[in-house]
This record gives sequence, C-alpha cells and structure tokens, in this order.
Amino acid sequence: MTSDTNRPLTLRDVSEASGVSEMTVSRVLRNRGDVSAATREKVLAAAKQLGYVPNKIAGALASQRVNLVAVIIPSLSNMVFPEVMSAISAVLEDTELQPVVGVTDYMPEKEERVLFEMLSWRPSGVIIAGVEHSDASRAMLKASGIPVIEIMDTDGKPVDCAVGISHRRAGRQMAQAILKQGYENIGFMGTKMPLDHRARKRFEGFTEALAKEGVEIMDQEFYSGGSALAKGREMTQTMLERSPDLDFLYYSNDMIGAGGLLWLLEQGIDVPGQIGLAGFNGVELLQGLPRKLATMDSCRREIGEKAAQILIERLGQEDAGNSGQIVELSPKISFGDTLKRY
Amino acid sequence: MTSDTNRPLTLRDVSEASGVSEMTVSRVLRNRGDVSAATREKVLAAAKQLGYVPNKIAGALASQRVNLVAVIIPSLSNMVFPEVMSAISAVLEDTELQPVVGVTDYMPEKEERVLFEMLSWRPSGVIIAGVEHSDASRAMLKASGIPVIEIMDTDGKPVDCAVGISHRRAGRQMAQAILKQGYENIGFMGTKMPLDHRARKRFEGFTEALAKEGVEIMDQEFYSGGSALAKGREMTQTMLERSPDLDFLYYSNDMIGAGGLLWLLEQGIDVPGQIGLAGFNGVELLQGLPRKLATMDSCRREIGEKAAQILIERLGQEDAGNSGQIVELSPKISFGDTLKRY
DNA sequence: ATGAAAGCGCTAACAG
DNA sequence: CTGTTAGCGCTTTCAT
Repeated sequence: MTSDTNRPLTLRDVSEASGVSEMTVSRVLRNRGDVSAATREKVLAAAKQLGYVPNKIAGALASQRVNLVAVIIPSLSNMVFPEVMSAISAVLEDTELQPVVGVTDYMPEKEERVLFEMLSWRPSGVIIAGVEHSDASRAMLKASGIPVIEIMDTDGKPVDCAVGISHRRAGRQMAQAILKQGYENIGFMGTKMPLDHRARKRFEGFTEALAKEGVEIMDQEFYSGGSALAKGREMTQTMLERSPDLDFLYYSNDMIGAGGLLWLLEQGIDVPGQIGLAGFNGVELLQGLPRKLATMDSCRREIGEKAAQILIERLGQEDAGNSGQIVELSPKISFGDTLKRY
Repeated sequence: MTSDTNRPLTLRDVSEASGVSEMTVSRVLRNRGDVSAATREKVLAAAKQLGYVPNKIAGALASQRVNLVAVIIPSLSNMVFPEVMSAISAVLEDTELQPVVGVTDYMPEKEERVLFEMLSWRPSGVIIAGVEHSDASRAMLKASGIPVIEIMDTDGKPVDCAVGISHRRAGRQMAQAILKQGYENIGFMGTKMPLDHRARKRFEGFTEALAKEGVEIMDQEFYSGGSALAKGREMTQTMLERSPDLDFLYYSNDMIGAGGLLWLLEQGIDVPGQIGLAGFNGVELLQGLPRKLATMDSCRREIGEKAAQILIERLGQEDAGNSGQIVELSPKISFGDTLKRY
C-alpha cells in the first residue's frame, strides 16, 4: 500500500506526487485540453502509482453532468428485461453513458420510490418500462427536465418518448391468426398479476378480436408465483379436465406455454392437430423444446436498442426533434409447430 | 409546472418557498434533529408542492457518505445472478443501502473497468462474484478501504470476506454420488468458457474424484453461445452417437441437462436405468420437466442474504470482527428422478 | 429549535 | 500549455 491513512486519494494527492497543479492533473485524467506529453506522463505515472480513483461525486457536482442513465424495469427474473437491458448496454457501450438498473417488482409505489431515488442522482436520462405510472411518478419524470423514454408498450400517452409494441394489437393479431386456422374452442392462461399492464392488454386485445368474430373464450385460468413451467403444466391439465372440448390454448407467456406443451406431448395428445398452442415473447428457450411453440416476438432487443439510440440523440442536440415521438414496432407471429397452417 | 426555468430545484428554492432557512429545510427532509412540528409541516408542504427532489450528489459530497453497494456479477442472462441479486436486495431493503449492479460478461478487463467506474462513485461496500480478479482489480478493492464481499466461490484467497460454496468440492461430491450408484461410463458436457472459474473448478473436482477411484471420463463436449436447452440436446445426441456405451452424463448446468433429458426421453431411452443424468444449480425450471433432473443446489439465495448481512455488520461497527472471514455453505445433492438410488 | 459559516473534491472560466 | 479563482448543492459544526 502506498498511503497509510484510510482516506481515499484526491486530485491533490496526485498533484503533489507529480508536482503538477490540480487543474492540470484533472485535465490529464479527463484527456481534456492541451497538455504537454511530458506532464501527461508524469501525471499518469503518479496517478497509477498511487492507485488514484477519481471521485465522480465531486466531479458531477462541479460539472453538473452525470453520465448515468436510469433504467427502470419491473423485474429481473423475467428474462425479458435482462434482454432489454443488455440491448441498452450494448448501444450505450459506445458512449460515455452508463446504465443503472432499478427494479419495481410491478409495484407502483416501489416504482415511485425507485424513481425518486434514481432521479436524486441526477441522471442524464430515464428509460422506464411501461406507460402506466402513478401521478407522482409522471410528475417527477416531467419535472426532471431530462429525456424520458418509456419502453415495451405503446398503448397509452407517454410522458415524453415511447418505444415498444402495441400489446393490444399483438393480442388481436394472435386471435385473428388462431381463428383463421379454424380453431374455435379457445382457452386462455396467464398470470394473475393485475399490475402487468402489458399482459392485460394482450388479453384484452385477444378477447376483443375474438368477439368481433362472435367467438368467446371457452375457459381461462390465472396463476401467480412458482415455476412458470410447472404452472403451465398444472393449469393445462386442470383446464383440459374441466373443458375437454378445447382445441386451442393461448398462453400469456412462453414459459407456461412450454409447460403446457410438455404436458400435452406426454399425454400423447396430437399438437397441433387435436389442440393448438401459442405463447408470447419468443424466448430462446423454445429452441430446445421437442416442438417449437407458436409465439410472437416481443422485439425486446430492438426496443432496447432504439430506446438507447433515441436517448443518445436527445442528449446530443438540445432539440433533437424526437421529443414526443412514439415508435411502434411490429412483432411477427412465429407459427412454430403448434399452430396449424393450411 | 411550477417553475418556468429548466433548472432542477434546490434546497434554496424550498427554503424560499417555505420561509425557512436552508439548513432547517435540510433537517426536515432528512428527519434529523429537532424541528418544530409547525416548520416541519411548512417545509414538507413546500417541498411536495414544488416537486423537490434532493440532489444526492451534493449530499454525498458534503456528508462523505454514499449509501450505495456495488454488486458486480458476470451476467444477467444466467438467472443465477438475478437470483443472488434479489436476495441481496431483499436484505438491503431494510436498510438505507441501495444495491447498484455492474455486469462484467466474464471478462477480467471489463470487470476492471466496471469496478473502477463503480468505485469512483465511492460506494459503501462491494459485493463481487468470484475470487479470481486481475491484480489491478484486487489492488483497487484493497485500496478502496471499504468492505468487500466476494461471493459464489470459496476456492481461493479473498481480498476481504467471502461467502459461497466450494465448487471443487461440489464436483467431487457429485462424482462420488455417481460412482456410488454404480455408474462407470461417464460423459461430461459443459461450457467452453475458460473464464467461468466456477464451472472449471466443478469439472476439476469431478475428474479428480473419479480419478481417485480409478475412473476416467469417457467422453466430453463443450459448447458456447446459443440456447442452452438446444445445445444440451445437440451435445447429448452427438456424444451418444460417438460413445454409445455411456451410462451417465454430467452436465455443468441444469439448462443443458434439461435439454439432454428431453432428448433422451424422446428417444425412448430409459432414464435413469439405461443412462443417468445430473446437472448443477437447482434451477426452478426443473420443477416443470417430465422428470426431475438430479442436481445440486448452488445456495444462491443464502449466499446473497449472507453477503448482504455481513456487509451490514461491517458497516455498522468499524471492526465487526468479521473481516477476513470465509463462509462456506454446503450445497446438497438432489437425486431427482435421473440418478438411481439403491 | 434555528441559523451562519465553512468546505466536501472537483471542474468551468478565465488569466497568464 | 498551465495556473488561479470560484463555485456546484448540500451537510457539518458551531453559534444563538
């Protein structure tokens, strides 16, 4: 160790060790302005030798700039969100910006707390999942004066920009595809979570499109907690015992759909002949299943990338002209092996 | 909107709006010291009315305290790490401390960058996955002067504290269990990643324990990238075609194990009669599989909780006496339905 | 119970 | 190319 006190090193320490003014040290460490090669070397050597780590707190306060982007998502255990995260990270990697994650557990009050906490660090921008927020949250976002990109969902009025898909439309599209293939006795399975607005919207769009053709959902089942794969099995069995006439099962996510698929195959049921299946999300896992589950891509990667790009533009020019824009991506249905195709 | 400039609000704004000194406003907002109920009300009302969000940057600089805990993990797409994260979050929830995640993608240089970046925000502590770090990283950790908890792995010399399991021992235990059940022709499948030290140690422990009984791995296969479930299938097929005499397959993680299991069942192969299987991690997904894969719990929840607890203790008392401690948890084998039990 | 002064560690803006 | 002077917005400390 180089110092014997426990005090973290400051610019001044580097300044003294190198015999260069604090200001110049600061310039070297930030590659700013013109500094002679000689002094640069001296400073760098001293900094490295001491093991100096700059204090961003002080730097941020002085410069009034914080290269942090608050990314606020409902959950980390959904795989969907880590994927969005990594798309965001990948794009921000080329910039000075650093994503910082906050998790809300789908709870509006927690979202409020997390948002408050993150905004108090004065980030350069916010990327937040969903367009449903408490009044307080919306007020904070507006008052923050920084770019706000709402992601995943475009069914609603964003505070600023939005990038996502219309889950209502996604639900409708799937319903239309299912009807078109001649299925008529349709069951639905999904999460109980009333706060998962996107799942709710898909369900609403789904039933709405069915209704338009005079079809009603024959049976439905909701779950919460536990292993999604196992829940998918259980619910499928329960529902089929209760409603043996079902010829199609629409799952609100791929994991429960995969569970249902595995169970049906074990029972020797003909999929998609006897019963068709579809999920939602297009998760990687489906690649390893005995049959490819029909699903719909949720465009997570594109959403993450686009959101990060918009943010970068907004930060680049004061008025990038993209304030208020809504980017609606178009998810595509993948028929897989569980949705008949005539 | 209340203000027409775009400048974020400051304590001074609240002070002026409420007619109370900045200092007292500060005290109210932090519930510090004695403030009369009357002024408290006034201040709170003004703050809320304006939509004031405190500036933690300034607060942190002035108080020299930052209630952030840097949590550095290799990946978010492994499910294992989000689980550790949420265990940490759950424990920290009861404190002022806030976890902040950094992802290294299993790359030492990225770990170095992320660590540097995070340390420059002067967090109160660091929780970091693994005990293998570059010299520079170790130096930074030591020089930081804050508690450092290395998690997941106890095979090595931690910088400060460590909480985890011995992956070498885990590999040995599984080997012993397999041999004990009479399996002799053993194949191994795992990731190619040379930087996943824990997977490597499990493999080493595994082969070492086999060797002690005069057994050698009959075949092995490594993969990288792609859907683990699909890779598990492919590798299993490849390996079995190449080495049809195999009677046991040890997978370095549950996902590829699950893929292998699904493939074997489809082929009508008797599991575990003809071929036994085991994975590692004890992931929730296994609950929904047709057979329960034998596996070994990696104690992620306990690790996260314990790490957070140790950190809290360390931060509580200057010398909590737990500096330098190593907590080795004991993972247990779950035989499931894919490892014979006589 | 409240206020005034000083300064946290750094950088913007200017001088030289 | 390098140094000096002022703060950034808050909290600490010490008065009152």
